[in-house]
Amino acid sequence: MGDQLTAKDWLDEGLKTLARSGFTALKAEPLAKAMGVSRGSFYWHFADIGAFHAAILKHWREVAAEAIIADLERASDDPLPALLHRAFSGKLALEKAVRSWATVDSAARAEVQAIDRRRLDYIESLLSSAGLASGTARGRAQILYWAFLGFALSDQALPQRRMQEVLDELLRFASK
Amino acid sequence: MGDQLTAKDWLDEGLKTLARSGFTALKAEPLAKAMGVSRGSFYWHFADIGAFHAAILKHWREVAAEAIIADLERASDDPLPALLHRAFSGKLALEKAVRSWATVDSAARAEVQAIDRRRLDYIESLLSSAGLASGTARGRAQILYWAFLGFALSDQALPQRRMQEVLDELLRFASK
DNA sequence: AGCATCCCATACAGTACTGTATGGGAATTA
DNA sequence: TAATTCCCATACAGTACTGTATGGGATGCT
Repeated sequence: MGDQLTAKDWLDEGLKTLARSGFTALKAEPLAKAMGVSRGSFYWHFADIGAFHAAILKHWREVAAEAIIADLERASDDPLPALLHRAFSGKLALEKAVRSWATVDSAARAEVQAIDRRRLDYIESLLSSAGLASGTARGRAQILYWAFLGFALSDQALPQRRMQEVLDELLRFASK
Repeated sequence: MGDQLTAKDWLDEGLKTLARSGFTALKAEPLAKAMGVSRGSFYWHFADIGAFHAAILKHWREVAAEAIIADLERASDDPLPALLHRAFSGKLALEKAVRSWATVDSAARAEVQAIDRRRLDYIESLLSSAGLASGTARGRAQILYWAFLGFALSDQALPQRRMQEVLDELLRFASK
């Protein structure tokens, strides 16, 4: 029961190599070799590479936004600091890879835009329910989310101390 | 004199297709076809594709940071608002393409990191000379630059009115 | 005019994929 | 047990590149 592969196995392996090697590595032959099988398995589970890519994007969406938001909502009664801390401390290789993919592929771009809107609306709702006027809530939510994206996509890891300073600045900007 | 090609012609065409179609389009044969010549020309001007990619990155660096900063320094006695306005209104397809490239290629990644440091130091110097303490200047410079990156890499164009609100928020955040 | 140099076309071999066709073993069901 | 379904290996043709080898036209120099 452990030797046969399922479509989910291919998708998991796909997300791993997407995070490690970028979207250019999402090809049937290298993936098959990495999993110890032949492309016969790949073309049984997926019609072609386009179908595999679409399935990868769908699989990513379920992880990228929904899980995190739902997790935060039930984990903390003060979601904004928890969200910032989590967003700015996570491993973001997958995020980077998908957004890089989105600059070339239109399907990936659509998926990224959908997730951007989802997250942005959520941040704005947090700021609004924290008491900010609707106009400033929208503007600052936009800036906060942009800052997260900039952090996620620039691969400079700040030292712990400076990161804490930046997070403090962000919280001050978000709350007052 | 207009029919023979020079290396700079290839680099200009390379930057154009990099902005339009991403780094995956930086290949000898399609570029040659787009320029109406054969790959014989390409392989005369460049040793191989790696050399061409390196030349493209070097050509980009001279445009991306140095020109803009020098331009701003002599164009305005109040550089920070001018910088923000310019940064958040420019055409950023090239920026996106190169950073996307950097997630896969290590040479592009090194170039991007160098430019990030260059721009970040410049923003921090602006905030410092505007009167902010060195600690907060560094933190806010980081946030401002992250916000720019997030804007540059997310392809949602804000309407004029909301963009102005966001820029006002950014200036307030940068100055107080 | 002769010669070298610059720039490019053409042709070839090699590489790394994609997609399909075919067959076969293993598990499931009848 | 027989048949079917599931999952995969192998083999083949096709595509889109890279890099090199060779030659040739145009231009400048002497």
